[in-house]
Amino acid sequence: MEDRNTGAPGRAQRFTSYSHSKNCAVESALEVIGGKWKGVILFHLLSGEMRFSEIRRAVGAITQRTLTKQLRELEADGVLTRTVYPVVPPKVEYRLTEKGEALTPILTGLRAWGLRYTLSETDATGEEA
Amino acid sequence: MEDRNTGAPGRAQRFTSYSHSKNCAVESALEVIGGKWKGVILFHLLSGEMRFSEIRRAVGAITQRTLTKQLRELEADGVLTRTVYPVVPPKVEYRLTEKGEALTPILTGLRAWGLRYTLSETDATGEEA
DNA sequence: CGGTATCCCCAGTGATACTG
DNA sequence: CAGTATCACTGGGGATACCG
Repeated sequence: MEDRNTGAPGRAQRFTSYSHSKNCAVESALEVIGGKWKGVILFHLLSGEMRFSEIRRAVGAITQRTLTKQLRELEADGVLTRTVYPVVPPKVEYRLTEKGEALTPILTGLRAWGLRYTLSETDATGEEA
Repeated sequence: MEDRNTGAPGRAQRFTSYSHSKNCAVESALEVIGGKWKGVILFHLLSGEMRFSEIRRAVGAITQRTLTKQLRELEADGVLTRTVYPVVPPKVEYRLTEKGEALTPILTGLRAWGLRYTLSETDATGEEA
Protein backbone atom coordinates (compact mmCIF):
# COMPACT_ATOMS: atom_id res chain seq x y z
CA MET A 1 0.00 0.00 0.00
CA GLU A 2 2.26 2.72 1.20
CA ASP A 3 6.00 2.84 1.09
CA ARG A 4 6.44 2.40 -2.60
CA ASN A 5 9.71 3.74 -3.75
CA THR A 6 9.28 3.83 -7.46
CA GLY A 7 11.54 5.97 -9.54
CA ALA A 8 12.42 9.38 -8.22
CA PRO A 9 15.49 8.47 -6.25
CA GLY A 10 15.65 11.83 -4.63
CA ARG A 11 12.08 11.73 -3.45
CA ALA A 12 11.57 12.18 0.20
CA GLN A 13 10.39 9.04 1.81
CA ARG A 14 6.98 9.64 3.20
CA PHE A 15 6.47 8.30 6.62
CA THR A 16 3.02 7.06 7.34
CA SER A 17 3.27 7.13 11.05
CA TYR A 18 -0.28 6.72 12.17
CA SER A 19 -0.13 8.71 15.30
CA HIS A 20 -3.62 10.05 15.15
CA SER A 21 -5.56 8.84 18.07
CA LYS A 22 -8.83 7.05 18.42
CA ASN A 23 -10.72 9.14 15.96
CA CYS A 24 -9.51 6.69 13.40
CA ALA A 25 -12.37 4.55 14.55
CA VAL A 26 -14.53 6.72 12.36
CA GLU A 27 -12.10 6.16 9.56
CA SER A 28 -11.83 2.42 9.97
CA ALA A 29 -15.59 2.10 10.18
CA LEU A 30 -15.88 4.12 7.02
CA GLU A 31 -13.39 1.88 5.33
CA VAL A 32 -15.70 -1.04 5.92
CA ILE A 33 -18.91 0.51 4.67
CA GLY A 34 -17.36 3.17 2.48
CA GLY A 35 -17.17 1.22 -0.75
CA LYS A 36 -19.22 2.56 -3.56
CA TRP A 37 -21.96 -0.02 -3.14
CA LYS A 38 -21.30 -1.43 0.29
CA GLY A 39 -23.72 0.77 2.11
CA VAL A 40 -26.54 -0.18 -0.20
CA ILE A 41 -25.62 -3.84 -0.07
CA LEU A 42 -25.60 -3.85 3.69
CA PHE A 43 -28.81 -1.91 3.82
CA HIS A 44 -30.56 -4.48 1.69
CA LEU A 45 -29.21 -7.27 3.81
CA LEU A 46 -30.85 -5.76 6.86
CA SER A 47 -34.03 -7.41 5.65
CA GLY A 48 -32.48 -10.84 5.82
CA GLU A 49 -30.26 -13.13 3.85
CA MET A 50 -30.15 -12.78 0.12
CA ARG A 51 -28.73 -14.67 -2.80
CA PHE A 52 -26.12 -13.23 -5.08
CA SER A 53 -28.51 -12.47 -7.89
CA GLU A 54 -31.01 -10.97 -5.49
CA ILE A 55 -28.45 -8.52 -4.25
CA ARG A 56 -27.45 -7.74 -7.76
CA ARG A 57 -30.98 -6.97 -8.76
CA ALA A 58 -31.61 -4.98 -5.63
CA VAL A 59 -28.54 -2.84 -5.94
CA GLY A 60 -29.08 -2.09 -9.57
CA ALA A 61 -26.27 -0.99 -11.83
CA ILE A 62 -23.39 -3.04 -10.51
CA THR A 63 -21.27 -5.51 -12.38
CA GLN A 64 -20.73 -9.06 -11.23
CA ARG A 65 -17.08 -8.52 -10.77
CA THR A 66 -17.58 -5.50 -8.57
CA LEU A 67 -20.38 -7.07 -6.56
CA THR A 68 -18.30 -10.16 -5.95
CA LYS A 69 -15.40 -8.06 -4.89
CA GLN A 70 -17.38 -5.90 -2.51
CA LEU A 71 -19.07 -8.94 -1.02
CA ARG A 72 -15.74 -10.63 -0.45
CA GLU A 73 -14.38 -7.55 1.21
CA LEU A 74 -17.41 -7.31 3.44
CA GLU A 75 -16.97 -10.96 4.26
CA ALA A 76 -13.31 -10.40 5.04
CA ASP A 77 -14.33 -7.55 7.30
CA GLY A 78 -16.64 -9.91 9.10
CA VAL A 79 -19.86 -8.04 8.53
CA LEU A 80 -21.47 -10.78 6.51
CA THR A 81 -21.20 -14.50 5.93
CA ARG A 82 -21.16 -16.31 2.64
CA THR A 83 -22.82 -19.69 2.54
CA VAL A 84 -22.39 -21.92 -0.47
CA TYR A 85 -24.97 -24.62 -0.94
CA PRO A 86 -23.51 -27.51 -2.91
CA VAL A 87 -26.44 -27.87 -5.21
CA VAL A 88 -26.94 -27.44 -8.86
CA PRO A 89 -27.50 -24.83 -9.98
CA PRO A 90 -25.26 -23.12 -7.46
CA LYS A 91 -26.80 -21.25 -4.60
CA VAL A 92 -24.96 -18.78 -2.42
CA GLU A 93 -26.53 -16.84 0.37
CA TYR A 94 -25.24 -13.78 2.10
CA ARG A 95 -26.28 -12.84 5.58
CA LEU A 96 -25.21 -10.20 8.04
CA THR A 97 -23.19 -11.24 11.03
CA GLU A 98 -23.77 -9.73 14.43
CA LYS A 99 -21.06 -7.25 13.59
CA GLY A 100 -22.93 -6.37 10.45
CA GLU A 101 -26.27 -6.09 12.16
CA ALA A 102 -24.70 -3.72 14.62
CA LEU A 103 -24.52 -1.31 11.72
CA THR A 104 -28.30 -1.11 11.58
CA PRO A 105 -28.70 2.25 13.31
CA ILE A 106 -25.91 3.71 11.23
CA LEU A 107 -27.37 2.49 7.96
CA THR A 108 -30.87 3.60 8.76
CA GLY A 109 -29.45 6.84 10.05
CA LEU A 110 -27.59 7.36 6.81
CA ARG A 111 -30.72 6.64 4.88
CA ALA A 112 -32.79 9.02 6.95
CA TRP A 113 -30.17 11.72 6.67
CA GLY A 114 -29.82 11.17 2.96
CA LEU A 115 -33.55 11.33 2.46
CA ARG A 116 -33.91 14.50 4.43
CA TYR A 117 -30.84 16.39 3.38
CA THR A 118 -29.69 15.14 0.04
CA LEU A 119 -32.66 13.76 -1.83
CA SER A 120 -35.29 16.24 -0.82
CA GLU A 121 -34.01 19.73 -1.27
CA THR A 122 -35.46 20.76 2.01
CA ASP A 123 -33.87 23.90 3.25
CA ALA A 124 -32.15 23.42 6.53
CA THR A 125 -34.36 25.77 8.44
CA GLY A 126 -34.26 23.68 11.52
CA GLU A 127 -37.69 22.24 11.04
CA GLU A 128 -37.79 18.97 12.82
CA ALA A 129 -40.67 16.57 12.85
CA MET B 1 -41.94 5.52 1.85
CA GLU B 2 -42.44 1.96 2.85
CA ASP B 3 -40.01 1.28 5.58
CA ARG B 4 -38.01 -1.81 5.08
CA ASN B 5 -38.60 -2.73 8.70
CA THR B 6 -35.44 -1.13 9.84
CA GLY B 7 -33.95 -3.12 12.62
CA ALA B 8 -36.47 -5.89 12.65
CA PRO B 9 -35.35 -9.16 11.13
CA GLY B 10 -38.61 -9.67 9.36
CA ARG B 11 -37.77 -10.97 5.95
CA ALA B 12 -41.31 -11.26 4.83
CA GLN B 13 -41.28 -8.67 2.07
CA ARG B 14 -37.90 -8.41 0.62
CA PHE B 15 -38.91 -8.05 -2.95
CA THR B 16 -37.45 -4.72 -3.76
CA SER B 17 -39.97 -3.62 -6.27
CA TYR B 18 -38.31 -0.25 -6.21
CA SER B 19 -35.10 -0.97 -7.99
CA HIS B 20 -32.87 1.54 -6.37
CA SER B 21 -34.97 4.58 -5.77
CA LYS B 22 -34.96 5.49 -2.13
CA ASN B 23 -32.24 3.17 -1.06
CA CYS B 24 -29.93 5.47 -2.84
CA ALA B 25 -30.37 7.71 0.13
CA VAL B 26 -27.83 5.49 1.83
CA GLU B 27 -25.63 5.88 -1.17
CA SER B 28 -25.97 9.62 -1.49
CA ALA B 29 -25.33 10.05 2.20
CA LEU B 30 -22.25 7.92 1.86
CA GLU B 31 -21.10 10.03 -1.03
CA VAL B 32 -21.07 13.04 1.24
CA ILE B 33 -19.17 11.54 4.15
CA GLY B 34 -17.47 8.75 2.25
CA GLY B 35 -14.34 10.57 1.22
CA LYS B 36 -11.17 9.18 2.61
CA TRP B 37 -10.86 11.86 5.26
CA LYS B 38 -14.31 13.38 5.36
CA GLY B 39 -15.60 11.31 8.21
CA VAL B 40 -12.68 12.23 10.39
CA ILE B 41 -12.90 15.87 9.40
CA LEU B 42 -16.57 16.03 10.24
CA PHE B 43 -16.04 14.18 13.45
CA HIS B 44 -13.48 16.71 14.59
CA LEU B 45 -15.76 19.54 13.66
CA LEU B 46 -18.41 18.19 15.98
CA SER B 47 -16.46 19.84 18.75
CA GLY B 48 -16.88 23.24 17.18
CA GLU B 49 -15.39 25.43 14.53
CA MET B 50 -11.80 24.92 13.57
CA ARG B 51 -9.21 26.66 11.47
CA PHE B 52 -7.61 25.08 8.46
CA SER B 53 -4.37 24.25 10.19
CA GLU B 54 -6.19 22.92 13.21
CA ILE B 55 -8.05 20.45 11.08
CA ARG B 56 -4.88 19.51 9.33
CA ARG B 57 -3.14 18.79 12.58
CA ALA B 58 -6.12 16.93 13.95
CA VAL B 59 -6.55 14.71 10.97
CA GLY B 60 -2.91 13.83 10.70
CA ALA B 61 -1.39 12.63 7.48
CA ILE B 62 -3.24 14.66 4.93
CA THR B 63 -1.84 17.02 2.38
CA GLN B 64 -2.99 20.60 2.01
CA ARG B 65 -4.26 19.99 -1.45
CA THR B 66 -6.38 17.05 -0.40
CA LEU B 67 -7.66 18.73 2.73
CA THR B 68 -8.63 21.81 0.76
CA LYS B 69 -10.41 19.71 -1.78
CA GLN B 70 -12.32 17.67 0.75
CA LEU B 71 -13.31 20.78 2.65
CA ARG B 72 -14.55 22.42 -0.51
CA GLU B 73 -16.60 19.38 -1.36
CA LEU B 74 -18.07 19.28 2.10
CA GLU B 75 -18.86 22.95 1.74
CA ALA B 76 -20.48 22.31 -1.63
CA ASP B 77 -22.52 19.57 -0.03
CA GLY B 78 -23.67 22.06 2.55
CA VAL B 79 -22.44 20.26 5.61
CA LEU B 80 -20.02 22.97 6.63
CA THR B 81 -19.41 26.64 6.11
CA ARG B 82 -16.16 28.33 5.28
CA THR B 83 -15.57 31.74 6.75
CA VAL B 84 -12.66 33.83 5.59
CA TYR B 85 -11.52 36.57 7.90
CA PRO B 86 -9.84 39.35 5.91
CA VAL B 87 -6.92 39.67 8.22
CA VAL B 88 -3.27 39.10 7.91
CA PRO B 89 -2.14 36.45 8.33
CA PRO B 90 -5.17 34.79 6.76
CA LYS B 91 -7.67 33.10 8.99
CA VAL B 92 -10.29 30.69 7.75
CA GLU B 93 -12.72 28.92 9.95
CA TYR B 94 -14.79 25.88 9.20
CA ARG B 95 -17.99 25.10 11.01
CA LEU B 96 -20.70 22.53 10.63
CA THR B 97 -24.04 23.62 9.32
CA GLU B 98 -27.26 22.25 10.71
CA LYS B 99 -27.13 19.68 7.95
CA GLY B 100 -23.67 18.74 9.08
CA GLU B 101 -24.60 18.61 12.73
CA ALA B 102 -27.42 16.29 11.83
CA LEU B 103 -24.70 13.77 11.10
CA THR B 104 -23.72 13.67 14.76
CA PRO B 105 -25.44 10.39 15.65
CA ILE B 106 -24.08 8.77 12.52
CA LEU B 107 -20.54 9.91 13.16
CA THR B 108 -20.57 8.94 16.80
CA GLY B 109 -22.24 5.70 15.82
CA LEU B 110 -19.52 5.01 13.30
CA ARG B 111 -16.90 5.75 15.88
CA ALA B 112 -18.52 3.52 18.47
CA TRP B 113 -18.91 0.73 15.95
CA GLY B 114 -15.36 1.13 14.77
CA LEU B 115 -14.05 1.05 18.31
CA ARG B 116 -16.03 -2.00 19.23
CA TYR B 117 -15.67 -4.05 16.09
CA THR B 118 -12.64 -2.96 14.16
CA LEU B 119 -10.02 -1.86 16.63
CA SER B 120 -11.14 -3.09 19.96
CA GLU B 121 -8.07 -5.23 20.27
CA THR B 122 -5.63 -2.36 20.26
CA ASP B 123 -6.70 0.23 22.73
CA ALA B 124 -10.36 0.58 23.37
CA THR B 125 -9.93 3.35 25.86
CA GLY B 126 -11.86 5.67 23.68
CA GLU B 127 -14.23 6.50 26.45
CA GLU B 128 -14.39 10.07 25.43
CA ALA B 129 -17.33 11.87 26.88
C1' DC C 1 -26.14 -19.48 -10.97
C1' DG C 2 -22.35 -17.49 -9.33
C1' DG C 3 -18.56 -16.66 -10.11
C1' DT C 4 -13.02 -15.68 -12.50
C1' DA C 5 -9.96 -13.62 -15.68
C1' DT C 6 -8.37 -9.61 -18.38
C1' DC C 7 -8.06 -5.15 -19.87
C1' DC C 8 -8.88 -0.35 -19.28
C1' DC C 9 -9.99 4.12 -17.52
C1' DC C 10 -10.24 7.97 -14.72
C1' DA C 11 -11.36 9.96 -10.16
C1' DG C 12 -9.12 10.45 -6.03
C1' DT C 13 -4.77 11.28 -3.52
C1' DG C 14 -0.12 12.29 -2.69
C1' DA C 15 4.31 15.04 -3.35
C1' DT C 16 6.30 19.21 -4.22
C1' DA C 17 6.75 24.04 -5.26
C1' DC C 18 4.99 28.64 -5.38
C1' DT C 19 1.90 32.79 -3.68
C1' DG C 20 -1.12 36.55 -1.60
C1' DC D 1 -1.74 30.90 7.21
C1' DA D 2 -4.19 29.10 3.74
C1' DG D 3 -4.26 28.22 -0.05
C1' DT D 4 -3.03 27.11 -5.96
C1' DA D 5 -0.62 24.90 -9.55
C1' DT D 6 1.50 20.76 -11.56
C1' DC D 7 2.71 16.24 -12.07
C1' DA D 8 2.51 11.48 -11.09
C1' DC D 9 0.57 7.17 -9.39
C1' DT D 10 -2.65 3.99 -7.65
C1' DG D 11 -6.37 1.29 -7.40
C1' DG D 12 -11.33 1.07 -7.36
C1' DG D 13 -14.61 0.12 -10.36
C1' DG D 14 -16.59 -0.80 -15.23
C1' DA D 15 -16.89 -3.79 -19.64
C1' DT D 16 -16.52 -8.00 -21.52
C1' DA D 17 -15.70 -12.87 -22.02
C1' DC D 18 -15.32 -17.37 -20.26
C1' DC D 19 -15.86 -21.32 -16.61
C1' DG D 20 -17.56 -25.12 -12.97
